[in-house]
Amino acid sequence: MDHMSQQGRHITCAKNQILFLHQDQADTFYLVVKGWMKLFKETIDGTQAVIDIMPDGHIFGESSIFEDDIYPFSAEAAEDSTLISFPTALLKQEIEDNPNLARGMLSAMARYRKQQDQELEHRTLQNAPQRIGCFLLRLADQKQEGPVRIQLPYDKTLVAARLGMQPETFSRALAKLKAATDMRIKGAVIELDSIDQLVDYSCIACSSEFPCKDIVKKISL
Amino acid sequence: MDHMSQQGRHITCAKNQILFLHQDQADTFYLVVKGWMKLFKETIDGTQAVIDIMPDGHIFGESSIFEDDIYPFSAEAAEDSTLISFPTALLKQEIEDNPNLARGMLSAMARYRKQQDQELEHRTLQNAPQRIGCFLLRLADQKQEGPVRIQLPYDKTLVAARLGMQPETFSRALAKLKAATDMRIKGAVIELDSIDQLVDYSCIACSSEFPCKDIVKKISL
DNA sequence: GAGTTTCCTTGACAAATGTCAAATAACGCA
DNA sequence: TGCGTTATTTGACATTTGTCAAGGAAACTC
Repeated sequence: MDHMSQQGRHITCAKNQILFLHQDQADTFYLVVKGWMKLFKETIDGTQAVIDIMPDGHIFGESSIFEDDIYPFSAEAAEDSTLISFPTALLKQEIEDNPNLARGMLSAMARYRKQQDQELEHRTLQNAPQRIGCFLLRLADQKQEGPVRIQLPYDKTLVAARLGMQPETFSRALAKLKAATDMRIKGAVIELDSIDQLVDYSCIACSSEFPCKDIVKKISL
Repeated sequence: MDHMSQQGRHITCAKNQILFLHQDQADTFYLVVKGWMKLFKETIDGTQAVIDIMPDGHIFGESSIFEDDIYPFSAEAAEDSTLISFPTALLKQEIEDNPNLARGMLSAMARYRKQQDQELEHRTLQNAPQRIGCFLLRLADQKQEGPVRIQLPYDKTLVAARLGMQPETFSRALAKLKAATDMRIKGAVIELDSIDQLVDYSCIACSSEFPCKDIVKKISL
């Protein structure tokens, strides 16, 4: 880490600015410091599939080094963001030199893989309101008793895309969720007397026990 | 590989036999030699989400070693199958001792991750008939010109589950695909004059160029 | 080859989600 | 504050997928 951080360069990325495109030559990977980066792929007609939305403390674009040095998705700033960029060559070298790093990355990769499996499961088993509930639960402190306040991290339109649904569907599904769990919605803020109702509503269509164990942790600097 | 194969044990698994369950203690991982293993998760009410269906030459259950020694899914034989089981402890040790293996696994993991991303994209962008078309294309020899013969590798019911749809939907979607591409269907065998029509039909809703580059290769013994 | 089981298909209908258009609300900027 | 832009919601409707029930086809057993 120490070694690499010297080679890192700070970058700012304005909202909606595209950092790189799917299939671009990949000689750089990134750490999000502030903001949100949308990773997505799109078809010829412009329809997008959001792969993930990376929060601060997370790395992306590094997986390109294992295959063909080509980015497997496009990246765009969902908010004004700051990043640190690193040359992939450096990471490649470091993985060669430092077996610990390789092992660490293996763990991280395995964790990410589980999360993706979870994602796919949710697409299969949860309907739109349940997926939203699940998304909210993952934002909240899952140990907290009593009243909870959850702030949507980015645009509802983007949350919708992140969950693989249309904005209209999101809007209606959120209303349905609200009716089912007596949550209070004020713009991007959602308040609950307790998360239990949300758990009952969403986690019934999930294979895992409630305190979700697959949440990928941030890299702290 | 040489080192490990001495510790491997042959196992047979009859169709529908469960090899292990989600959350079981994981001290073994497996290589498929013959048949198909269904990896899935299920909710309390028994609804299943198929994560993947592993063909021969592929490994599963190894990812448990990176976290908590617990299987992240259940495994069941989709056909009478033979496997080789290995102690995970051995793999753990080998990863410690052999940086090359760690790097190899990193590549494999990265490849798998891309495939999962692809999977999620397909769920988002492709409808049922297109997903089936895509599934068929991935079974076929993608370089072949002219007539193609594709054999479904397992039950249609299972293919449906693999693609995240109900058997009834699969049946109707396949009929729709047939109508759109003049394929001939005889039970589990599908014949085409050329794959071009299938490509036109399915790949239009995918972000990647046709000869799919993300197909994970088999481990040959 | 008859009976049994499992798989697959089809019909009728319900529910979920997407699409298009319009109205409303929220936000940023001059 | 007022204007223009963007985000969100809502209505009406189309399409897709799921559900339930039944029938037909294929495979397996004896």
